[in-house]
Amino acid sequence: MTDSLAAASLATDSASADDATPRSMEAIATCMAREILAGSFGPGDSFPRELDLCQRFDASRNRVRNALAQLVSAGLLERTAGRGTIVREMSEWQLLDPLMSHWVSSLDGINPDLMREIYAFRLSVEPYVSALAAMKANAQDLARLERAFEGMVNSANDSSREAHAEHDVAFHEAIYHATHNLVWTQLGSLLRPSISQLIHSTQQSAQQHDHSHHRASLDRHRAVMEAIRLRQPEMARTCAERVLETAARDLGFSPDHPQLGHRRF
Amino acid sequence: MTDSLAAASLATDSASADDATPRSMEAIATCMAREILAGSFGPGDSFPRELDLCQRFDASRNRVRNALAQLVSAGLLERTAGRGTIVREMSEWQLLDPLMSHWVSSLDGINPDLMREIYAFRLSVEPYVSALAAMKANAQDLARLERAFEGMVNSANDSSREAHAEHDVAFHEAIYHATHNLVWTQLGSLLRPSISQLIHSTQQSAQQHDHSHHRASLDRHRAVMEAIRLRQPEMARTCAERVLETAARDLGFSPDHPQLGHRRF
DNA sequence: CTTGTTGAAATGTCCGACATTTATTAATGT
DNA sequence: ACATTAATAAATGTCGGACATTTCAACAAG
Repeated sequence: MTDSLAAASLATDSASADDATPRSMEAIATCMAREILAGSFGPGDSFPRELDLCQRFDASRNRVRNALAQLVSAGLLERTAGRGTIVREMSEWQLLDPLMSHWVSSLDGINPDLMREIYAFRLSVEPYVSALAAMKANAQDLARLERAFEGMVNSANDSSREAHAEHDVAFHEAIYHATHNLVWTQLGSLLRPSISQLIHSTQQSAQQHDHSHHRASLDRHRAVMEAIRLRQPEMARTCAERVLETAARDLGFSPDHPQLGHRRF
Repeated sequence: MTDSLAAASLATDSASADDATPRSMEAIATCMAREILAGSFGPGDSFPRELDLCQRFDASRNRVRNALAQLVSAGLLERTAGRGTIVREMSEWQLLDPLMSHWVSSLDGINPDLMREIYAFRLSVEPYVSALAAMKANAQDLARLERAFEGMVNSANDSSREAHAEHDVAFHEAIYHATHNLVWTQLGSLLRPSISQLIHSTQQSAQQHDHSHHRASLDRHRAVMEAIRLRQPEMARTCAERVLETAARDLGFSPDHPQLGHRRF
């Protein structure tokens, strides 16, 4: 795959009408990261040169270089003096880098393969984390869970999807937090954008206006919360599996991941 | 905690005799990261100014700024124009950032609290990953595991600790890889330095010259490998727990983490 | 055919100046 | 005397240009 099409979209000096040329360094980095995450470049493709990017974003070389440095630290790009900048293959992308996590959030046309990998990871990890939470959660953790859940219930009556998604994300993050381990908690924060995106995708799926379907979703979340409250790890695990599986079914990509979730061991 | 002592060690313009002043940008970043990871700064303490660091490392402001940018992206520092640079509290540190992972590897006097958190995470995650591996591993994965294990066995006869540690790390990494999920694999890579450090710490612990103890360790590793080969997730889980628990006991910080590992659910 | 040289092109580095934000201090008005 | 405002200092952020270094390709000499 040559860089022709990608270069065409990145190197064009005519700013697109809807999206003014990004000004801040972060905005430039996000813009470039999008191009790569969306799959505009193949592995090994050469990335536009610094000076071209300066022209494209109307920014100084310093800004562009700082932005590029972020993509490098996330494993998206590889730069070597004299040769230039090339796009690394997906297996080298640091999916757990906070930057990457941030970029994924602001992108809908994300690479499907990438999304599957992240989802498969969640599918395997979240039930287990729920079980851990059932063993470790204290009253404060339960309060946080309950607050998030109440938010979901209340925003269900209103038709405000945004608020509902917000509380849904908070609910999942609270589970990770309840493990009382720094690394698990941070993993939850890192996964937050992809959780958010999955929720939004699910919302856009057809059945959202189906009230019974929505109430069933709430019930599943409540079941997880109750299991954690009652210190029943296995129950929490099973209920969390159910939440995730349903979300997956709404999106259509569940059946080809039979690896886990169902078997008890 | 004031920054007096920390500033004293970082701002001193007399380079220490054993460690020549770092030249490359990465070396400067590593040096500064060490100071923070070792606990020389308290949360909220102010970090030396750019110009002071330039003098300390005999580097241009550009180099220092790039190095500082790395610490910022890892969550160690927070910089705001006009106010200066301050050290963030440990809960904000991005433990899963590849940079952080790299810094941890080159540091022995690491903050004990931090090491406990990371170890507790491994203690909870690695048995589960082993179970996943037992479900997903193919012949190639088994070959990699076997190669690493053979390396451990062979280097056991020689008294070459270094080679043994190398293969031990490879063994653990192969387990993560065998899940056939990008995120799990990357998590394994990220944990690699802390795994390596734990192994080295264990080796320095007294019983290393005890041959029977050493052979028992090999047997535990072999048991994990066999369980994965025979597609027995629960067995793999149990055996992996045993490996980790033993390592922990050798180091002395096992008993106060009763949260997981023992309970079956 | 191999080897060495030259040159272009890209990224890496340094420097100096200025912009911007923030906190402190001084000045001023009521 | 106190509160508000203005000036100042100090830190990080940004810019532009020059130069250094690395890499690759073309080319000439042996």
